[in-house]
Amino acid sequence: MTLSEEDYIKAIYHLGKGENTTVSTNAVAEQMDTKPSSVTDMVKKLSEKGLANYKPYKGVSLTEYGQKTALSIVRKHRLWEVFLVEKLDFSWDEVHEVAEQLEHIKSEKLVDRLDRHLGFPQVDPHGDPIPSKSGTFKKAIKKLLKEVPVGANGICVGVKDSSPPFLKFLDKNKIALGDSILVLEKEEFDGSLRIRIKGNEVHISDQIASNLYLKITE
Amino acid sequence: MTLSEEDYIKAIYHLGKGENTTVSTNAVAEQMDTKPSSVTDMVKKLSEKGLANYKPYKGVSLTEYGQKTALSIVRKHRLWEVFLVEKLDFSWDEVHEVAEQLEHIKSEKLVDRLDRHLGFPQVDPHGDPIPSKSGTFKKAIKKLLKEVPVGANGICVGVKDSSPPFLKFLDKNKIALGDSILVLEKEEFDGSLRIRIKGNEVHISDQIASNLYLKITE
DNA sequence: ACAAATTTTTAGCTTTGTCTAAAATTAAAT
DNA sequence: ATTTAATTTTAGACAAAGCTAAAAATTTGT
Repeated sequence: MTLSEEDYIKAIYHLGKGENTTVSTNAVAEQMDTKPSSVTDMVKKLSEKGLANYKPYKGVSLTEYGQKTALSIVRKHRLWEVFLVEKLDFSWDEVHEVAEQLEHIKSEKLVDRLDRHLGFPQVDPHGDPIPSKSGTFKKAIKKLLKEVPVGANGICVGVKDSSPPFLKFLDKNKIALGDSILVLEKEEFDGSLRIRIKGNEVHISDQIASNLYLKITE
Repeated sequence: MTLSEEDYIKAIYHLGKGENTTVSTNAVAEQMDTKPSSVTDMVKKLSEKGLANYKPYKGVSLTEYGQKTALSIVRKHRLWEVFLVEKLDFSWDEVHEVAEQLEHIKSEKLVDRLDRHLGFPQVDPHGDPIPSKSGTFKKAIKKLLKEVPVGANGICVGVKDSSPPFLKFLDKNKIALGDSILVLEKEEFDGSLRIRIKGNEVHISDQIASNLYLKITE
């Protein structure tokens, strides 16, 4: 499997949002920053190799085998992202480019050992789940902190209100994108929350909880 | 710089044994497991790019720039080898293939952080020195343990006598290839040594010391 | 339903890195 | 020193992956 083939498999996988959806040639071309004619050539090849289902003019989807391949690449990508953040102190927003390269390294032993070295992490620094060796994983969804049930934990991935005062508030309370948050308790009366973040327990008002997105895996 | 170019640079570097020696087209072809005609094509390209000096029929050598490039690749290769052995518990003889892939990952930050994560190691698991970021390093030489001066340390890289009794002896005394050995004291009288290996102090007879190769950096 | 717009494919060309076979150069041998 | 042997280069071809421009199929608008 060439590097380029792997990139196409991944693109088709991501465009199909993990479901086995048929995606258009144009969509793949845009995602890959290449031309539709190049995509046609490549999906023909993937199809011949049994990785994709392709009908001219009808788009492309992954076969079972293609799906497995995609999951293996995603697994590697996300494990390397964890490595970069946890072991090499990269920040969560600078790991993607490097992981994009590392995901192509071919060594099953390396991946297994890396997984173990990292303590078998369930999610990457962006809150996205890491497929198991056999390719299973829980889907992640993005929710307002307010909607996250007590006991669940997730990773802070975005804000609804991006006004300076709100961002400043987050900064002051040391809440940053990429932080892992565990919901400890919900106060029925005013909708405020008690959460654990970076080892500290913090109180969060309903208003804040309504403007912070977490990614959680169910 | 493409992957293939990097491989050629590295081959020329290694054939020249780190010295800036001119090497033959045939030698490069053999090392790279490719054909001489392919080598000719590539060294022309490297020459145009300022990485190599090439005169038809006269062989090829690296320019200053080519040398720096080679050292940067060697540095990455050896740091990854240390990582695989120290952090992922690979054995010293199975790291080469994987490091061969990892050495091509492009990210200066990654290499620097990896170096730090590993505690700025001086040698790889085979006892070969790791070039610094600026490309300097001490040469390694292979010596019989017997010849290693007191106070020096090196890595066990081979045996002179490979008879079963000798190998069995090493095994029993938990001396294995890849082990780091520090020479603590030399007994003038019988030529026996006191060494430190894997945290333990061990006594080694002259006969053993005459049949064990260490790689040391001076 | 049919013309227009959009999407997708085909055909042909380019680059990179490789190969084979033949020609050219250098080295070796008598 | 001249022939033979070995090495190296050139010329021409090929596969992978991409591109452009033109043709074909599909979708859309009325």
